[in-house]
Order: sequence, then structure tokens, then C-alpha cells
Amino acid sequence: MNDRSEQWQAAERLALTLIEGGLQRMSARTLAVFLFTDQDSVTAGEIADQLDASAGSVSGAIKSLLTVGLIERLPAPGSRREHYRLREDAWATLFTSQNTVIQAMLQAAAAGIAATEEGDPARRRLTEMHGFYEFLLGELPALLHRWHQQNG
Amino acid sequence: MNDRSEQWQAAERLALTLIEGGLQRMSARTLAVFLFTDQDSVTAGEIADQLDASAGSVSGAIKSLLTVGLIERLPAPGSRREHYRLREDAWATLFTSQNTVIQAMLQAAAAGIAATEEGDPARRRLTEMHGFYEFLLGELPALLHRWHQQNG
DNA sequence: CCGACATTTCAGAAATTACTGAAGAGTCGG
DNA sequence: CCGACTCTTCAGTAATTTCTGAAATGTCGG
Repeated sequence: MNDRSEQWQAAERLALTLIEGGLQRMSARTLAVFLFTDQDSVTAGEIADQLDASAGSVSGAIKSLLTVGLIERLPAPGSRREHYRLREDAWATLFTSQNTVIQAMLQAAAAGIAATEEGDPARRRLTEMHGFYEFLLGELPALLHRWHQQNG
Repeated sequence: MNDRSEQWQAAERLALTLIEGGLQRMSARTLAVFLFTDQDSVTAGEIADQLDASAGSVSGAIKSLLTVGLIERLPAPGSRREHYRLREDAWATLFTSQNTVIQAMLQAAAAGIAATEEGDPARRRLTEMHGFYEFLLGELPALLHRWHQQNG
């Protein structure tokens, strides 16, 4: 028990959960490798081996994980291969990326309000929607601040 | 300006944003109709007309919106057709549905921790992940409570 | 500079997801 | 009860997304 293959299974299950959460399939599986590896950093080739996936798809996954800030490229450790690892604040970052969605919702609601007339029931609904996402956008920074304090 | 076709465009743009946020295409477009209609309630047929989609796909979308609690079926208004409308707390509900994802993350992390040994770097990473989602799960109810207070 | 190796890019293939259309089930008015 | 109308279900199809494989690019050691 508690051997590597059990960890691998747990990693694949976690990847499925990440997919539920909105990540793309290959990005999720790649992120799971970053979580479950017993090394400090991994290379694209190692990930491809572990996942039995093509170098191409791993390259794409790494690119997108870098873009959203979940992983980081390590200062070249003398090798020809690039090394990557999970960033310290990866989870807060993943959660924060929701803010983008919230802002888009806010703007969409505002656009809808602008397109409706006073007294149209649609305007009332869109105003409620706008109010909620405005509230959220205001609360999330404080929430993350509390996390960083509590977490040290 | 501010005519119906402009509203329709705004509705389709909002649908795209909802898709970004994780809804399925048809559910998102249907929800947009519920937001932008100038009626108090709409029927499946009206939605199908508005979206130029088949009755089947609208039926599926309504079913899923009902399931997650974003819309409600109205007490039969004497007509043969079913009437639906956006629920009052739809946006809070949509946001709350994230909690399910958070709990799944928490469990996935716990499973990973159980599968790793003391001293494995993977265990440290998984413990951090677990801590973050535990924090989130604790904060969200309070956040929604603040919303309901402020909102009345 | 050159050779070897790792990564990236991208067009095409595979797999998944979403929609349609038609048949069936349910329901209301008459 | 019957007929008309609406909604639901589901198999097939269409569209989209995702992955692969090979060629191109980049980089390091020598």
C-alpha cells in the first residue's frame, strides 16, 4: 500500500476533478503530475512518459498552465531540458482566475442594462445580476487577503 | 436604438460569457432568454422560437437549469403550456454550485495525502492544496450570508 | 559552428460533445 | 374518452474540441 501506482491512481482521479472545475483534460492531467511527483521539478519529457501522451500535447498543456500562472519555469539547472514546478500560490491563483469570469459577467450585465428601457422587466433582472457580481468582485480580494494572512 | 434586436445581441453575448463560466451552450442561451425577455415567464416553445433551436434541445436545457435551481416552473396558469421563469436567487445559486467543485477538490486532495508517505514532497503539496480548499469552503457560506443581508 | 537532443508548432485524425428530428408520452378542453 | 397540442426522449448526425505525429525550431556542449 501507499506505493507509486496507488499515487498514480489518486493523481488521475484528481485530474478528473480538475476537469470538473473547468480545466482542459491534458492541462488537468499535467497539473496532477506536478502535484504528485516526488521530485522537486519535472521536465516535459518526464510528464509525457508518465501520462503516456505525445510531446505535443504536453507542450500545449505546459504552455497553458504557465499562462494562467499555476506552474513556473525554473532557472536552468545546467541541463538542456527545461524544468518546471508547481508555483507556491497555485491554488489561490486558480481561484483568482474566476475573477476574470466575474468581471465578464459584470460587463455583460451592464451591456444588457444599457440595451433595455426603464420599466422593462429584463432591466430589473439584469440589475440584480449586476448587483450580485459587483458584490462578489468586491469580496474576493478581501477573502484572498485573509487566506494569505492565515497561511503566512 | 435600445430596440429588441439590440437586446437580442446583448443576450447572445451574455450567453457566451455564461459558457465561459462553465455552462453548456444551450443552457447558457436559454438562460439568456430568461434574463432578457420582457415577459414575466416564458414557455419552451417561445424559447425555441427565440433561439431558432429544436424543441428537443430546449427541453434538455430547461431540465438542466431546473436541476441546478436557476429557473422554476410556475404553477399552471390555466394554459396547456408550462411556464418558467428565472428564480429570485439565481445568481447566488449559480455561484454556490461551485461549492460542489470545491468539496470534490478537497476530497481529491485528501485521497492524495492518504496515498503518500510522510516526507514525500507530494504530500506537502497536497496538504497545501487541502488547506486552501478547506479555507474556501469555510468562507463561502459567510460570504453568501453577507450578500443576503445586504441584498435584503 | 556543428551535431545531438529537447521542445514547439501545426495540419490532420480521433474522440467527445451537442443538436436535430421524429416518435412517443402526457395533458387539457371539449 | 377523443383529438389537438405541447413537451420529452433518444438514436443518429453534425460540429467542435482535443490529441497525435512529424517537421521545424531552438539550444547547449563540444
